[in-house]
Amino acid sequence: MFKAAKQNRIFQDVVEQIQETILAGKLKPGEILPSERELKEMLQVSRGTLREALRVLEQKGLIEIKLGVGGGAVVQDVSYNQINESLALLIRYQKVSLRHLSEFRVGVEGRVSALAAERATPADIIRLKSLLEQARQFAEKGSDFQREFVEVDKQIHLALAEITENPVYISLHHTVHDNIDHYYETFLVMKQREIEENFTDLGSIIDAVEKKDVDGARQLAEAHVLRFNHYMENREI
Amino acid sequence: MFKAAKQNRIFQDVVEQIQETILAGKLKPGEILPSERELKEMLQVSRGTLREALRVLEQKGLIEIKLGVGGGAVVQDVSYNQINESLALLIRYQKVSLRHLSEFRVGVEGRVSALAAERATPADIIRLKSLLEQARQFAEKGSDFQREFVEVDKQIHLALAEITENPVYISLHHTVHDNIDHYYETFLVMKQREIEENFTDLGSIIDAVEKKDVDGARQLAEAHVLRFNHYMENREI
DNA sequence: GAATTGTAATGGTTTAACCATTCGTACAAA
DNA sequence: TTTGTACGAATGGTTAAACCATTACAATTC
Repeated sequence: MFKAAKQNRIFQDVVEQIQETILAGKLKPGEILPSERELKEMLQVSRGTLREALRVLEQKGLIEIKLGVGGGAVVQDVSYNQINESLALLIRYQKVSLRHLSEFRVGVEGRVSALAAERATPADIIRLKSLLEQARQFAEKGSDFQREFVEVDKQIHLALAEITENPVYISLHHTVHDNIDHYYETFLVMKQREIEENFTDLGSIIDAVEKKDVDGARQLAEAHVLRFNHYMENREI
Repeated sequence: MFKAAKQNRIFQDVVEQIQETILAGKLKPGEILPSERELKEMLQVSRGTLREALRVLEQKGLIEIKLGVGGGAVVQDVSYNQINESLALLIRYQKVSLRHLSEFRVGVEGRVSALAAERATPADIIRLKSLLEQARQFAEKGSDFQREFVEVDKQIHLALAEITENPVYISLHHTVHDNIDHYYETFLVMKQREIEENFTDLGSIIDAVEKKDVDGARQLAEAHVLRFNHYMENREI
């Protein structure tokens, strides 16, 4: 019901004041806070205390510090970066394994494709087909172009997420890939046949999206990611 | 390809050293770091710089500071808390709306229920049925016990997430609810009939899980959450 | 034995000074 | 006119020493 009542630390009050000012829109991304020496006067705290508050705000991703004349604390646009870092920590702490993350991705991509099938506009379909054409070209060039193929594959999944118009899915796409791509690049070596299978998958998914086949899109996407995961697992020692 | 090469700030080096020590398991949750005055000697930095580093580690959720004799920086177990805070920021920044989060929850609960249907053991089923019995009792007591009913509803969804044995889903359950419950409590007023509908939903889902009806569990769970969301939206002004 | 008091260790805060980086400007050189 | 250089000022980065507030624990008192 209640959160633990903690001791009031001055720097926390400073954090709150500046954070609220930013979130209220009184300070917009790109704008620069007053210098530390000015701020400490305004807030009536020592510079050390103020700097501790700035470290917290920096870690939260709300500001970034620039050095030199005209420098200072620049207000940032919040993004998925902080969530990524938190997730990366969970992985490093071995609370979450690659297998867990991959399994989660299966469900997400399935749902994203289903929503995309519901919502895709003709313009979306054109974009998807253009990306698919790029994928086809890399697939034909053989396994030397695996990296490029996987890159386009990723762009297609991002495009699908964008079609949902739900920022949670878009953020999640970046978060998952920021934390999973390293493994793909290290362990994933696809044979020509596997690349072609993947290309066929992508074509089927986009086909289902175009036909507004919601259930088909979901099932195909799930199978697609599942297959991708299996390539990985077979390579794992 | 490359990340922006930033200036080396001493406190960042300190953060890294301590973080690596923790992540490597050399410092376990509950253990206490040396005092600030000892640490500053060991690391050969000033106390101010060290404290800036501690603020960052604290914000990352890796340590918590305790006051007084025997106090100090206590190593924490990483949890979903930081991800929650990041998501809360995104919501406050209006990058993510309640509608987006609710829609996301539909997909997650659907997938969780499907996985649970695949994996539930007899013991899991017993636990689910016991929770369902609690829900039944609150449902029968009428809308005065809506709060209690919703609480059990939440526990059932958590139980399903735990059955998947995938920590991503378990964390996500907490993250979503930490950020969404406030709205439920503020806006959600259910009629007796709605509570009963919800109870029926839960029974059907658990039924499907018991029968290992993967697809049925998914569809029922999606519909269940969707209905829940509609109660909300109809109350929104 | 229980309550009170004292003490020492710990984090929290302040102050003042100096260093390092950066940007603009003035000025010299080509 | 353009280019390069030197310098000054403003900014964040770091250090040092001191003092305050909180806490655990031991000593003392009743």
